[in-house]
Amino acid sequence: MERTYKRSRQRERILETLMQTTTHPTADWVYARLKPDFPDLSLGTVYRNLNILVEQDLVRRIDNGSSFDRYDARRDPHYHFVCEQCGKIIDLGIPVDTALEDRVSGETGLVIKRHKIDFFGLCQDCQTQSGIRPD
Amino acid sequence: MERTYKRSRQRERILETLMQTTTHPTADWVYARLKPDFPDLSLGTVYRNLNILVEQDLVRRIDNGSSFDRYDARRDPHYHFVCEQCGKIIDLGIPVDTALEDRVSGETGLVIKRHKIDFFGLCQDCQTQSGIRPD
DNA sequence: GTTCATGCAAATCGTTTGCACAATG
DNA sequence: CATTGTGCAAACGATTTGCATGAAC
Repeated sequence: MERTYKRSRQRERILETLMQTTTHPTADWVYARLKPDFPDLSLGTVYRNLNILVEQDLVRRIDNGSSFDRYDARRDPHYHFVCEQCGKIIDLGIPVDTALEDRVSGETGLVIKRHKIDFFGLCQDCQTQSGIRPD
Repeated sequence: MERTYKRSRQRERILETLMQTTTHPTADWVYARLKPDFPDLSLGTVYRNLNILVEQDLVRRIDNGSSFDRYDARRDPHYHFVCEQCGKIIDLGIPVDTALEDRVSGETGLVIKRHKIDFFGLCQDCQTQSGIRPD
C-alpha cells in the first residue's frame, strides 16, 4: 500500500534550498543553512526529509565517492565532474549517451536501466591555486 | 618523505584473495574468507591492509553507491555494471572511451584525470527470478 | 481524531585508531 | 634495534531510529 505524505514547512524549505543552489550540498550544509530560520531544526529531520524527497523523486542522491552523501534537485539526466582537490561537484552540459545503454545491453544480455558518468580532476579554481600541494 | 612497507603474511593473502575472485568483495567478505587460515585475524587488520594495497595501487576501491566499500584487484581501466536487485558488480568488456575526457576538457576547461562509468539494472540471475518482487 | 512530522538523544554500522606486543628488515 | 604490522577494544562520523509531542488533514 502507498505511503502518504503530509506537507511540512521544513521539507518545503529543504527542497527550495536545494533548488536554489548548484553546489550539490550535503545534509549538514542544508541543516546549517536553515538553522537560522528554524532554530529548533534537527539534523535528523533534515535526513528524514531528504530521504522523502528522494522517494518522491524530487531530489537525487549522488554518491561522489566521499564519505557523505550529496543531494541534487536537478532531475534531468546529466553527468558530473568531481574536483579531487576541493570536492566540488559540477554539472556537465555534454549530452547523455543513451545509445551506450543499448550497446552494453546488446553485448551482455544485462537489463540496463540507467548509467552514470563521473569525471574526476581539477576544477578551474584549484588549477590556479595549485601551489597548495605540500610536496 | 616516503612511507615504507614491510611484508606481512596477512596482506599477501588479502591481495591473493582479491586476485582470485571477480566479485569485488567487501572488507567483511575478505575477513570471513581468511579467518579460517588466520584464526586471530581482526577486521581492523583487513581494513588497514586494504588501505595500504590501495596506496600501493595494487587494488582499487570502488564505490558502488551502497553503504560499504568494495575492492577490486583488477587494475586496468574498465567499466562496471551494478545489479540493483542483488548488488552484484560485473566488469564490462566495452572499451574505455578516452576521447570523452578530451572532449569534456575542451568544452569546459576542467583538467580531467579519469572518468568512471557505471551501469545499473538487472543481472541475468535476477531477470530470471523476477517473481521475487512483492508488488 | 488519526496519521504523519518534529526534536531530541540514543542507537547503528562501516571504518579508523590507540595501545601493548609481535614480526620484519 | 628501529620500524612496521597485529589484535583487541574503544572511538569515530555519517546516518537512522525510538519515543513523546506537535502539526496536518
